[in-house]
Amino acid sequence: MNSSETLKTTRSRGGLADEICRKIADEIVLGNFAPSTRLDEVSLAERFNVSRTPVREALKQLSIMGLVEYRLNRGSVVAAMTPEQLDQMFEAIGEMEAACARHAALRMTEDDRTRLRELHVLGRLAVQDGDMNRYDVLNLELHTTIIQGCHNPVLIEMATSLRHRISPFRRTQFRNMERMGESFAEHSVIVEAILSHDVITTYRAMRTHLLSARSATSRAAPVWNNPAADNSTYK
Amino acid sequence: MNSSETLKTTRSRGGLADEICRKIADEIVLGNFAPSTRLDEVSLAERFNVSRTPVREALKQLSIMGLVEYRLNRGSVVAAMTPEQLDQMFEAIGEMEAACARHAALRMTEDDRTRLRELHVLGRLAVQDGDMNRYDVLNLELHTTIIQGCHNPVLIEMATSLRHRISPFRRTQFRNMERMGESFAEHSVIVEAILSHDVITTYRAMRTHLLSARSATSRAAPVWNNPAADNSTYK
DNA sequence: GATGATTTGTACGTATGTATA
DNA sequence: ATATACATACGTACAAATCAT
Repeated sequence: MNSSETLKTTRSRGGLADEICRKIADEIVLGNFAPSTRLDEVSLAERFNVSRTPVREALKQLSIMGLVEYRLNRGSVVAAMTPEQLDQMFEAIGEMEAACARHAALRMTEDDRTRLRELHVLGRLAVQDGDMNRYDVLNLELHTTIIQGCHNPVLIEMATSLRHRISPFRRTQFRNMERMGESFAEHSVIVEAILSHDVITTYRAMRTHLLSARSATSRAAPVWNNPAADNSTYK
Repeated sequence: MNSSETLKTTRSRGGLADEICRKIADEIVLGNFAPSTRLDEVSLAERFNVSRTPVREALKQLSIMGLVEYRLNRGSVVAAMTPEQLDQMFEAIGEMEAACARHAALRMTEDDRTRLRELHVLGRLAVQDGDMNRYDVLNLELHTTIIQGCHNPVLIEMATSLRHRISPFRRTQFRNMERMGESFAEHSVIVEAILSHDVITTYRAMRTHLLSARSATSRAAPVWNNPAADNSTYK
C-alpha cells in the first residue's frame, strides 16, 4: 500500500490536488513520464494513495498548464509535440526570455549580478572540464537567474511555464562539446551586456542565443509524435 | 429548477467541467463577476444546475489561468489585482504583443492585411463620430488581428490569455475623446509599419502604444483590491 | 456490428477545516 | 476561548462513453 515515497503523506496541510499536480508535473519535467504516455486516473490514484478526485483535478490543472492533453472521455496523456510545435515553443521562449533579459539588464540587484557572474564562471569551468551534464545544470540556472532578474512576476511565471513545457524535449541538448562551447560563448556576450546595462545588446544576444538553441534541439529531435506510438502506461 | 439559459444543457455530451469553466470565464471577462467576488461552489452548482464536482474542476482550471484565486479551504474569488500587479500585467502584455506584431509584419497573409486595413478604417469613423464604445470594440479586434497575425499558436495563446486576465480591469479605458484620438494615431503608425513589413518600427510602435495604454488605465484605476471589500456573492 | 470490459464523467455523503458569535 | 455554523476536501457510488473482442 505504501508506495516508496508516500511517507511524505505526513502532509502538513491539505491541498492534495495541488500536491498531486506538482508531483505529476515533476515526473513529466524530469522525464519519468515521457511524452504521449497515458495518464490513467486510477493508476495515478493508486500510485499516490489517493482517490481519483484530486487526481482528476490535478490533471485538469496540468492540461491548462500545457503539460497534459486532456481528450474528452478518452483520458489524459503527457503532452506531445510535433517538431513544428516545438519550433513554435522555442520561438515563444526566445521572445519571452529576450524580454526578461532586457528588463534584467536594468533591474537586477547587486545580488542578482553577483550570482550571474558566479554561474558564468562555473560554466566556464564545466566547459574546460568537458562536463556536459554539469554545464546543462548551470545553463538552466543561468537562464533562470536572468528570467528572475526582470523582477516582473508575470513575465517570470510565463517564461518559467514555457521552460517547463519544453523540458521533456530537451534532455539531449548538449551532446557534443561544440554546441557547449558555442553556448558558453553566447552566454558571455549576454552576461557582459547585462552587467553593463546594455539593453539593446542584451536583447539581441539573448534572441540570437535562443535561436541557436532552437536549431540545435530541432536537429536532435527524434520521432516524438509517433502517430501509432506506444499506449504503454508509465508503470 | 431551470434557470434561464440552462436550456443550453442540450449539449448532450459530457465535458460539463470545461463548459462551466468557459461560462464562468465569460462572466468574469464580461464583467458580470467583478474582481474579489466570492465564487461559492454550491451557488455556482445551483446556478448551472450541476453538482459541485464539475464546478470544483472548473475553478481549479480557472485558478491556473489566473482568472480566479483559489485559497486553500477558504474558497475561490475572482482574481483581484493591486495597481502594481496590473502594471506588471501591462508590461507583460506589451512585450507579448510587440513580439506578435513584429512577427505579424512578416507573416500576415493578404487576408490578414485586408482585415487590418478595414478595422483601422472603421476605427477612424468611430473616432470621427466620437463613439467610444464602438472604438473600444474595434480596438480589441484590431489587437486580436495583429496578435493572430504572428501565426504562432503559442504566442497567440499567451497573448490572448493575458488579455483575458486584464479585461475585468479595463472596462473604462476610453472615457475621454483625447485618449481615443491618441490611440487611433498610435494605431496608424502600427498598421502602416505592419503593412510595409517594417519590423523595427512595428515593434517599437506597438511597445509605445501599450505603454500609453498602461498609463491611461493606471490613471483610471480605482480602489480595486479593497481589503475589506464586499463579500457579496455575485447573485 | 453488437456486446462486454474498462475508463472516464458526474453526483453525493462524510470528514475536516475556517470563520463567527 | 469555546462552541456553532458553514464551506470546502476527499472519497465512494453510479451513469455514460469508449475501446476491444
